Amino acid sequence: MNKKISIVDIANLLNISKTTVSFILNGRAQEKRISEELVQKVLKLVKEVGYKPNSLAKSLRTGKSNIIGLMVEDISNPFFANIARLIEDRAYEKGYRIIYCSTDNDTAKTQELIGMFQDRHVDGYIMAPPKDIEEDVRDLIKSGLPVVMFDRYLPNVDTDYVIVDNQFSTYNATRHLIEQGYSKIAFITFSSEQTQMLDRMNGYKNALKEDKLKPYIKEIDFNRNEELIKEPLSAYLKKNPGIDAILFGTDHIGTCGLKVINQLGVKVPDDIAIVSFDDYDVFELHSPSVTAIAQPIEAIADNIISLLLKKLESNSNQTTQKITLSTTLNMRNSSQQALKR
Amino acid sequence: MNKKISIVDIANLLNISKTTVSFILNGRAQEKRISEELVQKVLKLVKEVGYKPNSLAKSLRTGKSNIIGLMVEDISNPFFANIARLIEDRAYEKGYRIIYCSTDNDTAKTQELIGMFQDRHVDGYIMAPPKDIEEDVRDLIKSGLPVVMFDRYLPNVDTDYVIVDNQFSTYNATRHLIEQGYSKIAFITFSSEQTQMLDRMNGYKNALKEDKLKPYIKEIDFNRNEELIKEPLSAYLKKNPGIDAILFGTDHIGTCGLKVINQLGVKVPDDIAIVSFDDYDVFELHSPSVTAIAQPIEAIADNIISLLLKKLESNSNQTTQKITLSTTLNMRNSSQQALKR
DNA sequence: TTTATATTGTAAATCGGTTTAGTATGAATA
DNA sequence: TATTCATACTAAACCGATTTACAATATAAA
Repeated sequence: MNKKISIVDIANLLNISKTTVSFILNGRAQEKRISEELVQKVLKLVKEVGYKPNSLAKSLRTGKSNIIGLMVEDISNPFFANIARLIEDRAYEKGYRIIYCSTDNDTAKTQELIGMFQDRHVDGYIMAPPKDIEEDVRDLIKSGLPVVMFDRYLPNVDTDYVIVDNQFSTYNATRHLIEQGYSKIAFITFSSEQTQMLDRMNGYKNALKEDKLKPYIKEIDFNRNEELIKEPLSAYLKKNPGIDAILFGTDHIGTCGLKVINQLGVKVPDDIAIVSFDDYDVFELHSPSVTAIAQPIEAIADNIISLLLKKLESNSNQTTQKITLSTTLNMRNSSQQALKR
Repeated sequence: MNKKISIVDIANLLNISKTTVSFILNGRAQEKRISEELVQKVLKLVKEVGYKPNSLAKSLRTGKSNIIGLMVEDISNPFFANIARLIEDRAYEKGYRIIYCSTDNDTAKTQELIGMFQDRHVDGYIMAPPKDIEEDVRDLIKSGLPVVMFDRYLPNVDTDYVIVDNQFSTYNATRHLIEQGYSKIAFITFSSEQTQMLDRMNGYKNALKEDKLKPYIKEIDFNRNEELIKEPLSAYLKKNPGIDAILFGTDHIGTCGLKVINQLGVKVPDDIAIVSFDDYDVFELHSPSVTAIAQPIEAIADNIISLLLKKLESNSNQTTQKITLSTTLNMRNSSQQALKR
């Protein structure tokens, strides 16, 4: 329970002013013409006693915290967990720390979280924004804080963001299914107004339009209780037995979909072909392995953190950068065998 | 860019002292005999202008931060991501915030992270400790900070912890395999001195001993590069073709193992039976579905946060509590069909 | 008429740093 | 000799709260 040593203790031990110690520790010794001799003496003592500045006090005075606030939709979702992990690593190297939070796509919760982050004086924000958060984000930007979005963006707010080419991804996946001979292709997804979901929907529709195929769209409300996802999904498939292929809008609905399909005893890909957005072990290991649209997670994380660090390090208000990365369609058995056996 | 309003501003606006405002906002008005009239006036103004106390200043003065530091092995691992999520939710309800970090089981990194948490004045610690961290944890406890461990513990440090009954879990799973008629049962796991891994190993060995079966143990060094896990695993299986069942020590090595088995073209469960520790979608959806030892994630998270909150709220140094929860063996096809066809 | 006792509040110290505005000293210049 | 300048360092204000110790006034008791 020994009290922590403070900058005053250091100063007293050497019979100098704490100002001097502060200058030395902040690398301003030369600028402030502190003699090399004293600098060494201070540094030596600091190392010896293991003094570490209290960052609360520092932040209080400087207004900087070296903390980045990261708001994902749900940290237990592998996509977000992986991105978060990569961002954490990169930020750590640069001396920044991360506070994560899950928004659950809940606007009110997100507003509260932004409040908490402001409170903690985070230096920058990384977020996968929920809907109706435009005003709050604009306020952040107005107050000079860098904000980088990912996974989706707010069309009416001018910020940096990193997304993937959602529209082309689903277009491409749907065309792939069409070329394999499937014609009653369903798009099953969570109901959402978010840009990434709208784009995925458009890609699907556009691909069908080229061949004048009829769309089969099922939107399901998100719920953390899996049963409430599987139920309507199952009902939809039962009601539309003609469907011969499904494109799932996200990994989560994809895994739920697989469970339902297994329960119903439908055979993949003989009875039905499957493609899912996002690619994880589940899809690779499933038998038959599931064709999936893989997002370039490392590249996404790298770009996010680079954008943010650039803004943090040059406090100038540069123009915003909007980065769109491409995905990879990992073709596997679930959509490969031709229909006509 | 309007400057944030401070307690002094509030005081000035009402021509009173900031002391009074502070007392009112901290619910000490009665104790300090502030008139009900003034209390209402202050609360009204505070609400009107949306004043929020600067928590850095507050923490600096009080030494409390209302933040809990959570150190997991790897936030991108579903077990830890799920636990983290549940803890975050519970803590949030109680007014606490969480800072997570991944230790990678790296002692030096963990020490640094502890330093950063101390620096941020976190009020309590939740951790899945790496090895050789005993001294640092003892220091934390000595300085009066509550520490709760989970997933594993440090035998030589007296702290609260929440774990599962690892030894019985693998014992039980192995007995299950033996009862199904398998006799050359391998235990494939990460090499580790951590308690949970040692216990899992013991459970396996004890189960074999009862029938005097020969153990087949393969320990693989952890690496974030999956190929470096799959390679030795594959080599081991090729070198020991007699193995008719495998118990995997963790979910991660389990999924790697499934990939290898698929690559090698081995049939499950005809050629080989599979059981894995931890249960996730991958195992349920795999064909054939994989028998797995499921940890009670919600109960683990609930117990962790309850223990910590109890310590935080009563600053007395009660005796420590060590909680061991039981797992469930979810039996599925991969280990169900009898050997002798 | 004093003296105690509530009542209602406040001034100033404090937490641990950073930053601004100087000070003291000796050497160089006018 | 008086003035400037560079050198080496520091006192005090400040960030925004909490907390301790006390002040001013009115009322009740002695």
